[in-house]
Amino acid sequence: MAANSQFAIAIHVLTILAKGGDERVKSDYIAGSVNTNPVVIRRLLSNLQEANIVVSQVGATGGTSLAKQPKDIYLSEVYKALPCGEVFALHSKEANQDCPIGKKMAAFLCGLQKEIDKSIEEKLHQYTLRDVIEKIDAA
Amino acid sequence: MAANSQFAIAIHVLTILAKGGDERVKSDYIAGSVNTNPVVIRRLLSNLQEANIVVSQVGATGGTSLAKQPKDIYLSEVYKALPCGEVFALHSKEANQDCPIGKKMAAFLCGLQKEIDKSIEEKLHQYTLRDVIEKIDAA
DNA sequence: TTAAACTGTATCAAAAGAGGTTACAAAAAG
DNA sequence: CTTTTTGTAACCTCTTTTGATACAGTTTAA
Repeated sequence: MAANSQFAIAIHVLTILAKGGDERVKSDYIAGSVNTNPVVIRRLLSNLQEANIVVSQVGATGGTSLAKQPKDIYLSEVYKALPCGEVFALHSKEANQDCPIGKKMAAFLCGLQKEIDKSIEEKLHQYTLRDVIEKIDAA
Repeated sequence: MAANSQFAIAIHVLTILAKGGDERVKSDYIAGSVNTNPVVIRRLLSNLQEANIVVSQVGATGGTSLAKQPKDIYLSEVYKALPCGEVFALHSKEANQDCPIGKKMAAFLCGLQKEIDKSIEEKLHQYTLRDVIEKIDAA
């Protein structure tokens, strides 16, 4: 599998949009900075738009801009907006149900997975896009 | 096969070993409960052995048992012992270095990745294998 | 009203990772 | 020696992600 880099790209994209202010930035331009195909960017922006993080405009002079201030965009929102997988996957094949341990394992692991996901979200909730920009600028 | 399920399988395997007490459990038996191939299990056990979580013995009458008490095996150790990927991947292609944002993005994302990983480890450090067994038994 | 410039998607090809299998060397026990 | 089992290497396949092409629909402006 190719590892999922959507979150990383999203942060990059949002930083570019923040720098653009109210201007509508084109997917072509963003793709240039991220070094990928415009369609990849538009697919991502589509997810971010559903989550009300960005607003896109079709047509000539179209493009995308932030739906709100950088200080109001939490990285946790971005994380949740994307179809990123879980930290660890459950086993694709179901465990042997004749084994007393196997039988109860899936439920337990699923609960642990949710707990971890929650702690990732809590961590990401500590940062907003503004914090990201400040760190980038300071570097 | 989706994302990496090694952590999930590891928890399952360790639970089986704990139930086995001091007895050496064979990879064939474990594979039966997890419902996978013995080689997959041996590969995993090899990682856990390097981290001093289990001890394997080759030869006839060989097998694997825990290297220490369930109460002394933290899930964080297990997580660190395995080559699980990061929560999100960096972009495979390097960002455009002519773009002032792209230039600084990788370093920032890498730092964020480490922070998240740390908070996952902290979360997992709250549980030991004994806790897992108790939850499984209670279910 | 036509042309140009975009976004939004569908679809397909390519790349990479994970798990499953087979095969076999090395080790221990009897 | 023979049997049993771990440790690995090598290879195949399946799945997911990314990249690429194509095109319909929308908006602006000449």
